[in-house]
Amino acid sequence: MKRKLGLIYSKLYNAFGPQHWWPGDSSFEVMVGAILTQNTSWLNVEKAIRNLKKHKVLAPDKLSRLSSRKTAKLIRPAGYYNIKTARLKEFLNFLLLKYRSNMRKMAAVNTFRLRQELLEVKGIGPETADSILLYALNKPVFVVDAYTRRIFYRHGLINKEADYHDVQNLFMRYLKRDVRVFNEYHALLVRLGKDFCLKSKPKCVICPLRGRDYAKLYA
DNA sequence: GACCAGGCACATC
DNA sequence: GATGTGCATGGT
Repeated sequence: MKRKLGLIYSKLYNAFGPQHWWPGDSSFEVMVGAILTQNTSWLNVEKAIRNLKKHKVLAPDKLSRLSSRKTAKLIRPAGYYNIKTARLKEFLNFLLLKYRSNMRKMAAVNTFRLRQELLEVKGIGPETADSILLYALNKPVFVVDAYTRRIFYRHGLINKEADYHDVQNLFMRYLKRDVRVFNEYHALLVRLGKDFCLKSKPKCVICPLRGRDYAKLYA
């Protein structure tokens, strides 16, 4: 399995190149993006983040002071704007109370403990927590998402029942705990996942299937 | 006009 | 513990 994971990584990297994740100018921006992108296309999240920047409220203290109504209005393009406003507020509250909104202080905490803390915040589940740990705080944690599961299941590498942590353990057990690799690997899987729908793609990047057989794999 | 997107919490059985 | 449902916009 270790060899297989390495091989898939090489194939993805050779096919797509570096993905430069996570796009964002600050740790805080990445954290906000992680919450906003829940079940939402990144394109819509970008619009929401642009709004926050335009109104100069993309900072913990500013966003904390912004009313829910106003916050919801700004993040509207990202969808689920009421629920995400509440989730942002919960997260900001956590940031302020536990770390005085100091990212460095946060990054200094033991990864496992920090993960537990994040999961206790209402609105932050495993993927959002791990995205924050890996992409905002550079912690060696592998992020699993719907694409990862779908790709690995369809290539027969995991079974249908495998849950988030089963899949995460697979990567964490067999890969070197390297932030750069974890970062790139997940980004590449998302990239491949997005290619699913492109019927024009003649062949799979990570397996020998082509043409109709390839289309069937992703049907 | 249907279908989907880088989830999560909560209700119900 | 498993399964279903609400949340909402914008692109294809």
